[in-house]
Amino acid sequence: MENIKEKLVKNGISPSVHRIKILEYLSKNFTHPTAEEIFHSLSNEIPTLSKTTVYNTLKTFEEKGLIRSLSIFEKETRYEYNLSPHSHFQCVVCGKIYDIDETFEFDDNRFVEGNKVLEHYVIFKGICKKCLQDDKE
Amino acid sequence: MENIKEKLVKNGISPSVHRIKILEYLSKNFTHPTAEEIFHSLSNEIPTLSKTTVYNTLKTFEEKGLIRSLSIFEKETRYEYNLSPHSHFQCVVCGKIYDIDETFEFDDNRFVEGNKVLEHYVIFKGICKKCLQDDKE
DNA sequence: ATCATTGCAAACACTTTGCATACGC
DNA sequence: GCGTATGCAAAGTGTTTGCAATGAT
Repeated sequence: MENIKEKLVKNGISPSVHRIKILEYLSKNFTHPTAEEIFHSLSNEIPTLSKTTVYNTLKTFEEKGLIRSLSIFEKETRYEYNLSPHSHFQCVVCGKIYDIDETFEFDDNRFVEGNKVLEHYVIFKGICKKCLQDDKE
Repeated sequence: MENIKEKLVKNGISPSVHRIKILEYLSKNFTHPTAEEIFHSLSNEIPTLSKTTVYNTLKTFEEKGLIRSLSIFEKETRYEYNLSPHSHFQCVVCGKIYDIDETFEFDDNRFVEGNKVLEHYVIFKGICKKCLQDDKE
């Protein structure tokens, strides 16, 4: 088993008990837990743990590149009228989401690793045409 | 131009002015607007419009299949420790998110329709192995 | 007159922030 | 003792809900 404490130190994070436990939890639970799940699961073991600490710690871990958050399109729900199959491109500079007409070869109603797929999303993140242009000027 | 009013009627939604304007807005703005953006853009034209109506209307449209919302992983942020390239499968029954080891052939740092891609996500939604099994019993 | 649509205000869920306390070295 | 980690409570967002007012037929 990899050494969680060492990993923290190596990444410039002082290895407090809370931080070790939280990172350990993430390293063992591949269910993509939420802050609430982490808090709830660890609060038996660490009764003094607060949700604020969970949030702060997760933010620190993410900033240092130890973990990744799967928020994809931030908190605000976005709506689209175009229902035909297409992909999405989100610009990390301007935040806009563009439709990408290229579709990617995957038929729904097939199985992936035993799971029945009903729909799929392909999302690109990067720098859009317009922001690349603006940058050159 | 397609007839927005007819489209509403055809889908069993009575075509109030607010509803026509909101659907019209979505049909012309492919930037995947948020409720806030729709509200803000239309409130000049319809000064009496309220945000509640925008939310209610969007919900109705989505239920009737006129539009789609791009929330992907709901509101709660989910975290992952596994940083190696992989895809995600979310079960629509139990809500769990599984890692899918199969990666899909797309090299980042390439361009898609003129936009520079830095990273990409592939997300499947469907019914997971376990829920399919439970269903059979 | 009846029924659906609208909108305010309050509630809600998730997350962040300010600041005082506690802890580790 | 000093500096950082922690945790409470409050504030901040985005969204939903309850209910009364308004509007359409």
